[in-house]
Amino acid sequence: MIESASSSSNFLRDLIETDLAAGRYDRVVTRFPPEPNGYLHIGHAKAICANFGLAAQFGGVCTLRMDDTNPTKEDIEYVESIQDDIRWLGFDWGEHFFHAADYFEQLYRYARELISKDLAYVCSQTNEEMRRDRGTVIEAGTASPDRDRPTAESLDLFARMRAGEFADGELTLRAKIDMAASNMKLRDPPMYRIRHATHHRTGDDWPIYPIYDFAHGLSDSVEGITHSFCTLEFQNNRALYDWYIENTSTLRPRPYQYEFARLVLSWTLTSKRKLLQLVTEDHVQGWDDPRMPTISGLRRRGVPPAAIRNFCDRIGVSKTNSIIEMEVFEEEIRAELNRTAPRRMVVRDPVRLVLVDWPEGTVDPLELANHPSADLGTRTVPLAGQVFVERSDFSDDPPKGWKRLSVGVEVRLRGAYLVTVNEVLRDEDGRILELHATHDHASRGGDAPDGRKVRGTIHWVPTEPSVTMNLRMVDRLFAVANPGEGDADFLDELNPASMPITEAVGEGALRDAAPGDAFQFERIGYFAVDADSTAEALVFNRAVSLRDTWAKASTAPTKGKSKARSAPVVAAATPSAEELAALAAWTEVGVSVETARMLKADAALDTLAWDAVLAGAEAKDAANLVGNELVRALDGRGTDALPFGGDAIASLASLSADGTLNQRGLRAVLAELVMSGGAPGEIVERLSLVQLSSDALTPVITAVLADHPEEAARLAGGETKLIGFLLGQVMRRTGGKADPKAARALLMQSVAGTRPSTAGKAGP
RNA sequence: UGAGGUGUAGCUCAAUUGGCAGAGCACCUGACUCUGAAUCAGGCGGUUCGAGGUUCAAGUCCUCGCACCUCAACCA
Repeated sequence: MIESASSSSNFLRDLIETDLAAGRYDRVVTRFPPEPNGYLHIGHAKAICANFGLAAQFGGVCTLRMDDTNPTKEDIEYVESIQDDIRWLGFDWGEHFFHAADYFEQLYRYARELISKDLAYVCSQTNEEMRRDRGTVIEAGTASPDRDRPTAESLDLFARMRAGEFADGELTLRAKIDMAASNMKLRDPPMYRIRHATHHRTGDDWPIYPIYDFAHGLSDSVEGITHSFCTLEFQNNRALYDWYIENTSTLRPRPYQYEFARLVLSWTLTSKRKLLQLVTEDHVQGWDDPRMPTISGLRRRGVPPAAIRNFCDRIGVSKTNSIIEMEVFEEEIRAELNRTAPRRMVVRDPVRLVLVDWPEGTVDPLELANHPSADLGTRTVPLAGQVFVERSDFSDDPPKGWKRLSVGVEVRLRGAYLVTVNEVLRDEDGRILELHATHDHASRGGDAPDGRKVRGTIHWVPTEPSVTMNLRMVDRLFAVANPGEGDADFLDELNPASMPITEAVGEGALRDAAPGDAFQFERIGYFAVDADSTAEALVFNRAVSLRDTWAKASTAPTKGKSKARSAPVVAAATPSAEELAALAAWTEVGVSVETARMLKADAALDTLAWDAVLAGAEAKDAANLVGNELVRALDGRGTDALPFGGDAIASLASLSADGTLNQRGLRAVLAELVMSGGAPGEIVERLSLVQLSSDALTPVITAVLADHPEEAARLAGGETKLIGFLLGQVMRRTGGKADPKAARALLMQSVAGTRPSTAGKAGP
């Protein structure tokens, strides 16, 4: 099992840590639950890395479960490809390979349990009726006429459904929850439907099949899952997940579902439906076409599994819907291949270069390193006076900064000799036929004995021995950054040149390359041997190009900063004269409109604040305390039965006004008040919240200043923002009890005393 | 129009729970180089979605807005 570096942020990891620390679980069990109805793609890789990776990190297990509850879409072909892909990615489920179908009996029992508890019923509505009665997002649904069917009758009907007595669609089993729920998922969702279909695993044993929401959480429970991670679109389904688990006799501790954002990669698609369409309509050559974002496609293209894992680790896991730039993935592929891929030389558009002064009939067996840094050995590239070089590596009229061949310019043939072109042979159209060059025979290996510098190095291939090959220049499948966006048909956005094929000639060592082997073709890119390649007909797929800053510089698109920030400046709704009048009671005594509004919105709060004023508090203090701090302390709790009254608020206000309490102390008291009532004065005593005065603060400030001399100096130098940092340190050290105003004054005073310019004056 | 989510640098994410707004990638510059690659160093880049409020101090707390995503399959 491979553990990823786990450097990026991942809130799921934090979540597990918290659960483990709190003792909610004594081990971690996650699961990866694909539906076997398609091939895994790069988006799944994120989920695989999250589930398997996290389990491994915490010493737990991750199960692999085929979520096969819909026999009409699923197939054994997919089950096998899914396993292959996960294994190839580097993960191992051990003996924990399961199928939701393995739990059909158990799920059936849970369903009966729900019917027995009158929490489910057999419904005879048609598909259309059910849809119509579900209501809309703003209107409640209406109950099925079968909603109150007696338990015994539902039990009987359900048994007969299972026995195969009804036709497809005739009946369903529905959970009895709430037809008026604002969460549409809760409006009596179906649990079982009748499907007389052959299941890839259970054959014809079952004429009824459970639906995702019912099956999923309960399957998690059966497997002892602790953390069930899924994508954001299931957030509304969580209520159902919880409902089924809470209302059945499932294992405890129970699993909980958490959602994260699925991976969206620019320039590609990860919709199963659309990928399937690409395959079935022959827009690509299959699920493992090297242009496909499927795991098998990436594998065929030559992307190493480590690159995918590192990529998933780098992008992290969050709940923000986001689009990852394809460049990030490509960069991760380069990083991995750069480290591991042996180097070879291949020429795509060859021009013969003849060394006219090469000693007749001699062959130099040059040894070239397979990798610039890693120790991957060497291979022999024989040189006999004639080589192929790239046509594009020669220029008659070199631009500024040119580092390649040109008449009279000395250039290095990589790992071989320094050469200078003297003569260019052309046909009548001016096309170059051959380059004639001389070489420095003393520069064998690539360095001149006199140490002269040569700017350019180009790759080459001996004319003999060499091999010809086809290079599939795999590029982006789509021509636009966000295919299928808006009304666009994604098929219209396919890149017509997504995989041009070029012939090339390569060094002889390439003949023995086996399918899957990946190389860096120097100065060109990373290529892997295709699955269909043979020694007679070599085929390479480009896994990724090399970065090319030269090409970038020459085509330099004048890129303007598109500061297209659509910022609709919406002014805060100005209160009407009418509203202002209603608020006047508060605003007249100096309370802000916002706070006044807040109080007016809740009669209990308004009364409480006025009671506090009646009990002697300053109106503004009472309003702020209730309108801001109390609301915060309430944290969504109702204001109906507060265990304290206006007198408590008044007393709190005075405690704050007279300097007994600082803001933090005030909040602590308020929290206590909300929980269990009581008298503020007594709470302050009990929790010892009295803030620290100047005398008690002096030593603390001295210590803080001593511990942070650099920050102190910067503050002395005029960086006033450091006061926040240093004051924060003081607060931390005093457990939040320092009087911030006093502390601030003392801090400024001390710093001023250490200021170099005033040091003389400050002396005793 | 209901419910559930999400808004921090061009992109992806942090920010010790109220205390100096940072990192990686991208981009630019320089160094180095037998791959115009890699590597190394530096730099640019901020209305923390907006407007208010509370506080000594707000990305963080409160209020009101805005934008985007998901949900009305007997799919998952």
